[in-house]
Amino acid sequence: MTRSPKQSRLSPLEHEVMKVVWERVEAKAEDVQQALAPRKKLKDSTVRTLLRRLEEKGILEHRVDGRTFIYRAPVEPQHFAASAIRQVVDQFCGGSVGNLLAGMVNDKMVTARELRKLAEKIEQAREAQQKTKK
Amino acid sequence: MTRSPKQSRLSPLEHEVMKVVWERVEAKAEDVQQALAPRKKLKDSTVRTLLRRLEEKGILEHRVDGRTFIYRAPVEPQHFAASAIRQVVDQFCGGSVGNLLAGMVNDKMVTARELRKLAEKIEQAREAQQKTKK
DNA sequence: ACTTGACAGTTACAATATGTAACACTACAA
DNA sequence: TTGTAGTGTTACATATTGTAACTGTCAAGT
Repeated sequence: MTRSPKQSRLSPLEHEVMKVVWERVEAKAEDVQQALAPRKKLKDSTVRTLLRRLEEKGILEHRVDGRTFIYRAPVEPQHFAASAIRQVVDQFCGGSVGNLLAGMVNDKMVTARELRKLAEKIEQAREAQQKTKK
Repeated sequence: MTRSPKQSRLSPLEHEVMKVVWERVEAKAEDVQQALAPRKKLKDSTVRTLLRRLEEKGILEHRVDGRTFIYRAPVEPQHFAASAIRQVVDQFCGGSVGNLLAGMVNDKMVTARELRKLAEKIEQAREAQQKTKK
């Protein structure tokens, strides 16, 4: 079973950090600091605290290279997103993915047509994958 | 344009309250208190504070009946959910709804097949609606 | 071997956000 | 006119977040 994050409520700043890590797959404190630098000037100690907290929450993990910590996210952003979505669905849509989708269409996040197209594409991709795998 | 909530980060307890209001469309403090009672014993003043805060955040609004405040959520839960989803999509899926859906399938929230079915159903519903409206 | 710099660990602290509620005020009903 | 139901105001402890200084350690250069 794919491990899912326990504590998925990230604070805004934590989000920023995660985005950096995800986008470059692996990152050390300095990378994060620099990536954030344009918008937020943070001391390295600050960044490392953030990183550590994220790791405590199980959202990041690190390996050691020499004496540098290299962080990476054990869960893909999509997976992470999905788990966030699940919460939303449970909490607002009576657990029904259908309701959610309907809501999204209502809200003009996607048109009904696009949605169907996407769904079809995904289904096809799945099927192809199945074949290969078997 | 449909109004969307500014501050969509609800605390767990606030969620509970919202669920009550949504599920019964309109609710006064006492209703909420009673609905929550089985799990959480809260003083009425506590509940009213919650309600007021929610209103400050623009997630609830009230009308007055006699001297009782009747709260209701100006936005449907689905709409609210959609806006939460939008955030998730932006933050984790590079703004792509497709990525999100793929992630959901990956995560087994829905099978690809179900997803397509749902999408089709929604599209059909839309079309029917269009016709009626015009 | 000694000094330094780079990096991690520990600890701190202010600002918010949350959960929880007492207390004060007001208008209606008896 | 006095309870009382219902609101408004204010408070406060805890948890979360943003931010960082300080401390320790090891490896590299001299």
